[in-house]
Amino acid sequence: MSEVKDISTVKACPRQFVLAINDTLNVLSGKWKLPIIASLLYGKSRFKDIQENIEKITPRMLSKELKDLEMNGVVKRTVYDSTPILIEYSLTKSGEDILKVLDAMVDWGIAHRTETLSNA
Amino acid sequence: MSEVKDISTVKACPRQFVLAINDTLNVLSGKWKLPIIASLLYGKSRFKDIQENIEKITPRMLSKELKDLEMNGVVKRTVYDSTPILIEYSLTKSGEDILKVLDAMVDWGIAHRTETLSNA
DNA sequence: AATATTAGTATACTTAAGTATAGTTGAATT
DNA sequence: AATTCAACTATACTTAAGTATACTAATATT
Repeated sequence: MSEVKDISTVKACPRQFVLAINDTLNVLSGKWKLPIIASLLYGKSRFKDIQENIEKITPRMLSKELKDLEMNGVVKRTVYDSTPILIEYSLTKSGEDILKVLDAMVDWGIAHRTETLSNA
Repeated sequence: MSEVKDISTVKACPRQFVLAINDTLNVLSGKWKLPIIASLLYGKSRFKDIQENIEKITPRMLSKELKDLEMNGVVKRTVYDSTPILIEYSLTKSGEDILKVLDAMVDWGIAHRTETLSNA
């Protein structure tokens, strides 16, 4: 059932992988990042739209998280120089690709619930 | 490039999926959960082993996180009634399966670094 | 001229997450 | 009998994450 893995296998998981996982977790963890990404998955939108979309988020948090996600290359902020000035947020390519990770999480989460219920 | 998705698609991502994702995030987020899972991926081990494996973790944190992971059905705690008493921690089936999620995270993280570097 | 709207910022505060350090229990070793 | 080891627990503390509430700047509307 459980076997001890070869030490070479252990060493075969290098820094690079650890960094990659941490990057991913960084983009997903916290109370608001997922709701924001989810909101943007369904199209570009403006500050006010997202805020209305996500009940209870304060403008401070939304602002902070959007900046964070922008810095991490997940969200793009576009300023339209129209009158009135218009600002749109959207996901970058990377931002959209994170759906694959979310899919894996959904799969695990559902399987896990099934698994733990069957052991209860 | 960006298209507005049909509202039916939005509604097609139900509570169940959201719960599943949250379950998964719960098991992965925080400073120590990943190191602990990683440590257990390479075989059963005892409190002291894990503690030595993960530099700088305090017994308080290790204890707390192990309890957490056990409650969430990711880690199993086995007491061997030998003298001296021996306690072993190991991953459950679900715990091992989380590797699939980690793989997806590695993939995204690496692709994301490539992506953002190419845009820099 | 007063009010509303968008896209936020500022300040003060509370709660949650993590750290530091010491102590406990029970058996084993010297 | 005193010391050591494993597997923790207890108490107090610091830092990070999130909340509450009010405010601002630029334009538009009534």
